[in-house]
Amino acid sequence: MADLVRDSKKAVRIAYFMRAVAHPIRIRVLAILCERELTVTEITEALGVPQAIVSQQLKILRTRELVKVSRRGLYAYYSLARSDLKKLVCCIGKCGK
Amino acid sequence: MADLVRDSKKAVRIAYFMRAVAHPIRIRVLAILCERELTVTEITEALGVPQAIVSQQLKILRTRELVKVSRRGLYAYYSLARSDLKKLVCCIGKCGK
DNA sequence: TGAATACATAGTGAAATAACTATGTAGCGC
DNA sequence: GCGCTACATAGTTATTTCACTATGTATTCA
Repeated sequence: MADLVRDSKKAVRIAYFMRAVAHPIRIRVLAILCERELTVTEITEALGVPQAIVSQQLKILRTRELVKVSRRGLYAYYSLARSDLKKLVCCIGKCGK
Repeated sequence: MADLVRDSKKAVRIAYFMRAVAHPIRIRVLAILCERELTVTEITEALGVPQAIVSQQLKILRTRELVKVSRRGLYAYYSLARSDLKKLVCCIGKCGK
């Protein structure tokens, strides 16, 4: 908290990380993955968003290492890649007025 | 958390709010304001960033109602406008690896 | 009133991020 | 091999966000 003020490198890192979260679809993906591991199709249906868009957003989350994939057979199972994400999503959720 | 999944309007609101936070300078401003009310000059010196940039970022934070100003004499005193911001900044800070 | 201090805004161009459509690939069952 | 399902990627255009420079406004004090 105080170190964030002094350490501009850390601020850059965190801002980059936060930008991955600060998107309507990506937040919802993270929120649903807080509950359990899901396939792309399951996520797509839960959110009611075109599959290509979901895959696109998942790629961003993957690239920034917020989620990870496990490919088994025909399916790609997505889950959170960081344990601190649950707390963060929970905290962010409370900011919705 | 679970409602974030269903409620896409809420996700949009929160994402918009989070985008205001997800910026290196703005995060640092919020972090420093967690401690106390400060003038623009004090913030500028603490961060080591040009004053115009700081004012610019403060305007964004003001517009989105994350901070508020109190003008007294020659000075503009900035402080957090929401009580939940402290917790959020604290939580975010922990995500810095 | 005029100069100095503190802060705000305008204007500009570059770069990042957006949504959307179309198409590609990989594994499985027949 | 063929077709189906599940998922990934490419390509395009629009919008947002960025940093930066220059300039403007308001208050105080001599």
